[in-house]
Amino acid sequence: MAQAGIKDSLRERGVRLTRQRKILLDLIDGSGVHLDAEQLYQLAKEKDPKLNRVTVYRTLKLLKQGGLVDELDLMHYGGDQHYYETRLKQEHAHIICLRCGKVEEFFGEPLHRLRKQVESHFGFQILITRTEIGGYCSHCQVLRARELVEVRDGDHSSRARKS
Amino acid sequence: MAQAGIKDSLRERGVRLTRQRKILLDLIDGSGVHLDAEQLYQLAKEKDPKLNRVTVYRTLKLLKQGGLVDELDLMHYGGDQHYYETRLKQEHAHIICLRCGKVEEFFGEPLHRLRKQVESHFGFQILITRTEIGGYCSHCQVLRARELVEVRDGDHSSRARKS
DNA sequence: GTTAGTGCAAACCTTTTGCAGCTCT
DNA sequence: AGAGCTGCAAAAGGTTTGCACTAAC
Repeated sequence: MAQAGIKDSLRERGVRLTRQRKILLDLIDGSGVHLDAEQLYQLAKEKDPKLNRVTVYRTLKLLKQGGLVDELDLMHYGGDQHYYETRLKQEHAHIICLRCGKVEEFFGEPLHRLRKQVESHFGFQILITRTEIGGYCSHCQVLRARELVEVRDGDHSSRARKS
Repeated sequence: MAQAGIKDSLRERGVRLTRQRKILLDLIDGSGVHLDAEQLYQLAKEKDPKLNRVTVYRTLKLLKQGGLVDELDLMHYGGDQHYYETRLKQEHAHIICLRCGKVEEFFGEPLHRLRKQVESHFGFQILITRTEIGGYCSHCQVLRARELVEVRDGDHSSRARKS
């Protein structure tokens, strides 16, 4: 079940909790991962085959506008779609490996500092923040280096090792 | 004219400096603002009416992959397109007013700290970072507050003030 | 019973691709 | 000369909209 938080928040505003919305809410904050609209649609269809893709988009828009979910790009790894996560946790940055797609989350004081400095320096009222960092995770750095060598030497290096 | 930097960098890699690319490069790092593909296309067409939108996209992709320009979303203010800027300056965050669309840039040590902590904490090799902050600028906070009052009271308040 | 919400089809916007012809180097 | 680049047309991907029907409150 979804945390009461989001549902209550919607109810308070007079938003109707339809069967479709309940399914989607449970998926969004039930799954630990970052889902995009299409994945959400596919999962929701398993629970209600009639549920339409458009309803997914409309629900996401509703939640986004209500400040209940955050929209991520994850550096467009995998396409130009958006990914979603509930706004339960503390502010955090997303670290995306551009080779394997793994996403890490970083919580820490640099983010608080940044927020405070922007508020005080510009007199800015912050509503949303998004920090995304793309690169290679510790595992992929090694593999990436190997790939570059193979490209430089053509296909020879991999064959050479066999002989 | 565009800074020699980008053109040289392309030449070194054996990329051809065509008439179209020169026009686009000059626009991208000539204008101080963040342009999207369509704006870039419109400006480029003034200099060469035959230049095609597709060439704009292909050039942007080339520059992006070469690490010469960075792609921004600016919190999707104004649509789902991307905005571009040359990677000349130091790393910085973009602060977008969601009411008037003004974009500010923030340079400061929280960003360096964040970078260092992510590198050391995850052993991550950072290639790109993007920090976007959305909210209301000091000017729009006031106007926004006024708008909310008007919505709450219906159209009355604005008329009431006249009497 | 009302009014908000849904499904369906169709449109929309941004970006990519296939291919024939052109142009930098 | 020849690979690389462009323009054109067409398609693709992701998301939104109009409208009649349905269901939550």
